[in-house]
Amino acid sequence: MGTTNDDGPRTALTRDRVLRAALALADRDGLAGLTIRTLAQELDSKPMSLYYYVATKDQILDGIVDLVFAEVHLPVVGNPWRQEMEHRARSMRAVLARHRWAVGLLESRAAPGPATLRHHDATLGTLRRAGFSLRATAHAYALLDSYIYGFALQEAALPLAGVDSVAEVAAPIMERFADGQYPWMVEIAEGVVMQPGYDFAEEFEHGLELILDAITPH
Amino acid sequence: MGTTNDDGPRTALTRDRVLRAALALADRDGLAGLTIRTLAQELDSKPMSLYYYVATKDQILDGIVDLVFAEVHLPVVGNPWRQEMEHRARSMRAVLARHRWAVGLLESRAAPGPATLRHHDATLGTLRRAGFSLRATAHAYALLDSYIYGFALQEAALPLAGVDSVAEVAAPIMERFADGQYPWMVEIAEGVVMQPGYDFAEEFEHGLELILDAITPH
DNA sequence: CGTCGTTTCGTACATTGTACGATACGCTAC
DNA sequence: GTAGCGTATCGTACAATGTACGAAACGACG
Repeated sequence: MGTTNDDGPRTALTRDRVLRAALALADRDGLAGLTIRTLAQELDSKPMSLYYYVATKDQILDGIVDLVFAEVHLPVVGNPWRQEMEHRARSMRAVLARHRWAVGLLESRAAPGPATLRHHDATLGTLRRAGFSLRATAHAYALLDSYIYGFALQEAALPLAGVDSVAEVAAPIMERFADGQYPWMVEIAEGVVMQPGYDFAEEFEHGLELILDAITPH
Repeated sequence: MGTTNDDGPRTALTRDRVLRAALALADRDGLAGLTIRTLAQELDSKPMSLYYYVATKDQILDGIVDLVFAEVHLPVVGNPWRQEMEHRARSMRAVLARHRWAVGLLESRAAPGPATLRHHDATLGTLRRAGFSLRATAHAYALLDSYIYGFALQEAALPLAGVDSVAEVAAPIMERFADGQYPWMVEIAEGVVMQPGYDFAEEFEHGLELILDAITPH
């Protein structure tokens, strides 16, 4: 598992293969682990060989961000907006939970790929077709995406690498607050976060429903 | 302006001075520009000298994140919750707009500083004192922070370096969609984003009001 | 003046992205 | 075959980064 690759006749290199390997590597080792050299190793190749398919590492980042967007449910323009927005939101959260490194990159890429553009277009179209005014669409989109991205950001920050409950992580931290310095944090930690069965991911649904209920076509 | 520093008797180095210089440097050159070497230059010192006050660069990041949190309005436990949450949200957004590099780091630091802890504690306390149940507090907090962070994330991604209107940036991008590939994006761009006077930052207020209206102590 | 704790720094190394140019490969034209 | 050429691969090298290690400079007190 630790070593790199077996032998076997190397499949021909491809821009697509490079990007998919980069995606897998980022998932496994994080963004910092995504290195031209290790990526080349993973592909049973050499660093400079990748540059035949990709001009710069930034293009690799652009590429894997678009791959991530491609995984998100594409809303169907014409379908009931509430159902589609719910589906899209859940899907996006799941995808971003799968690719924890992606949240910080999603919106920061200057060169959005086709899947990214398709996604935005379909989402906007769904709202418009459902009767949302132009401004209402802009408001709804900003609100929804802010919530989704922000939630994913917090979720990605949780240090939950193969941990059963949040309590395992929170407990040692909370011990340092045993003096009464941060009473409210302790209260919430003990009363909610560290309760058996608590799952931060479920918070997502609560907020999503609240937001969707508050949104109207105007 | 391009050169580094004038002469003058160098002020004594301090952990605090190092952190403040790091903060300023990150604001000026971005996270990537925050380098031990340039930071040392900025302080009229040498790279390895900084390591007397700071064990690792990660500690610098921890430090400036806490400085950022210190800039955010600290809610007053006991005050009306809605007013305090509004104030905190606006303040946080402004701070994160000032320090665009910070959004991705805020929640990802494993070692939260005192200002960070105080901030979370005061926010939770304000909700609790206003009658929010434990679970309602957790829900409200997750919802609000998700929205704020997500909004800041999108805002930070906007390539608005000294640009008057979003239109200046959006126009050239939209031209590439002149074919009918992404009709809904074009529609929104032309009908909203590129309208004179449009300011994405104002979207923040809309969403914030919606969310605060939807929140209840339960 | 000597001694010792505090503070500063010079040198060096491993790791990163990638520029540049050489090589290897697979085909077509003679 | 073999000469040539476009496609694909790679070896070497360089600049920039964080920081380990140990030496030096400094300052106060005996």
